[in-house]
Amino acid sequence: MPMKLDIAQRLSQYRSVLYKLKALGFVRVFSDNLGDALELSPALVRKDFSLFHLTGNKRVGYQIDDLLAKLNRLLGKDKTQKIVIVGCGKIGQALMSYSGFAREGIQVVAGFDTNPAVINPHAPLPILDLKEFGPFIKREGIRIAIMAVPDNAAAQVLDVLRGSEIRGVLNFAPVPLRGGDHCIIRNINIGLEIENLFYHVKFSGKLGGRTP
Amino acid sequence: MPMKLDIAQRLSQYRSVLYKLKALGFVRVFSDNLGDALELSPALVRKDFSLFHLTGNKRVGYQIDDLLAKLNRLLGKDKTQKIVIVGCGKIGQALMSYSGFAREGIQVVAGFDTNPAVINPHAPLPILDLKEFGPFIKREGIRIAIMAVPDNAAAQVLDVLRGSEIRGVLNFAPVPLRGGDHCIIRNINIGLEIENLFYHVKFSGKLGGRTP
DNA sequence: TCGTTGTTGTGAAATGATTCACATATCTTC
DNA sequence: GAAGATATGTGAATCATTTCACAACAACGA
Ligand SMILES: NC(=O)c1ccc[n+]([C@@H]2O[C@H](COP(=O)([O-])OP(=O)(O)OC[C@H]3O[C@@H](n4cnc5c(N)ncnc54)[C@H](O)[C@@H]3O)[C@@H](O)[C@H]2O)c1
Ligand SMILES: NC(=O)c1ccc[n+]([C@@H]2O[C@H](COP(=O)([O-])OP(=O)(O)OC[C@H]3O[C@@H](n4cnc5c(N)ncnc54)[C@H](O)[C@@H]3O)[C@@H](O)[C@H]2O)c1
Repeated sequence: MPMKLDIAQRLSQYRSVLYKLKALGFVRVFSDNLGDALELSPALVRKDFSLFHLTGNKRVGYQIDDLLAKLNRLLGKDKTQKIVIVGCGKIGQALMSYSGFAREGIQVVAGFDTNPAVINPHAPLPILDLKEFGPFIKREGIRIAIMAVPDNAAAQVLDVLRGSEIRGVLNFAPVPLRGGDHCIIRNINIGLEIENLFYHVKFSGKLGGRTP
Repeated sequence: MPMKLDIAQRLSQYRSVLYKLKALGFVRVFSDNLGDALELSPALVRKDFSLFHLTGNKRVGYQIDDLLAKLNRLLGKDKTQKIVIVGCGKIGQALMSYSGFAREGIQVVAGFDTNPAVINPHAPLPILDLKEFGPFIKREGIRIAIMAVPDNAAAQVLDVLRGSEIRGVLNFAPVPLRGGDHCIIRNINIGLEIENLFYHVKFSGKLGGRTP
């Protein structure tokens, strides 16, 4: 049960599958190929594409290169996506040194922390004092931040982010935060995912028996 | 935009909010309280509850203790949830030492790896050779594993897990894996989440302009 | 050239999720 | 102990998403 994705997530998946097919030497692809690869109906693939004016040709399918170019533009993958990481502890540092981001066109520009023992502005990948957050973000034109601070600091740090030009936050603290009008928050809650796995394993497939 | 949750995830959230309310001294709660806290309509809260026979009383709402007892049972939180971690690198070790799990009633019982430099069966939290996986899982009655191995090992390691009593896997490798009949897989793909944030920030709120 | 085949693009239909709305039950007050 | 106020529980209505189904069209083979 591969967890229902929304349309934006599906676009990313199409992109990822298309790269694999391309690496395999494919030049064109049909909606069923993509459907098979992602366990979606071909009709949904076509509907998604049509919503974003990603067109193919009847009988001949979609040109992979063309589709990728359009998807990359749509997803902002045509330029490097710059982010910062706030909270450079265990998770934060793992992310700062994660090589997988580069492959995805994501560049971690800096880390931020309040602990002087961690701050190191002259490292190749600098860790700066959170005090410098606002001006830095503005100067560098950053819009997205990852937040990996302790649970009890999360709300307060979020206020700092919301007071800056940041428009999207990926939050690792297991506390439900609210972004307000102009700041989107996405929460990663690993404990909750595990809880959820237990639940789904318990009711393998079918929903809890209803008693009328 | 707090990312649409499914019903199982909402149950976890109700639970979490109920604990907070209880800590604040509340004894009863109304569907609107929960709705407000989680940005859901009160009607949805009641529908969810009714689907699982979580009942309250008209005019008087729901008894928090009662609700929590039932939710805990439903979510398997009435006993410790044991898991193992396969792949004890940066992410794996961060998770192994994460204190937040204990607070959620989740216990990491062991780690598994193939690198002899990492294996350490006598540590307080042992890291075992992956070869011992099947028997260990069976002996300990584990059903859920976190997988944090390199991308190119993921498929192969998943085969090991699928050949065991494991029924649910939380996968950190950014490769779409398929669990088959009796093994549920949930993927955490941080790069994809970031990509997604960029997308949503780009189209703040409204969907891409359709041209008829 | 012309039929045959196979795939897109998209309205219409089906399914699924959420909200509405209200009958029904419980508390509170007089 | 009746009247009023308030919340639940749920069938019906609404809204969103997905699938169906097919006309339109491009490629291919004869
Ligand atoms: N470690 C895990 O495996 C794990 C798993 C799931 C969730 N989480 C969550 O991720 C978050 C971070 O976890 P961690 O294990 O990396 O914690 P950590 O304690 O290792 O690191 C937290 C970092 O944040 C910094 N910090 C503290 N207050 C700050 C502030 N006000 N502003 C900026 N930085 C501040 C600290 O100096 C530290 O460097 C926590 O909310 C935790 O619950 C962690
Ligand atoms: N580090 C991050 O911040 C980060 C972020 C997002 C996703 N990920 C993903 O998480 C996964 C793990 O990342 P990491 O940074 O912890 O990697 P890592 O290289 O630090 O750790 C991987 C561990 O897996 C072990 N391993 C290798 N092959 C194995 C096998 N066949 N069986 C069992 N164990 C094996 C290695 O010995 C190592 O200990 C990767 O797929 C990565 O793409 C990591």
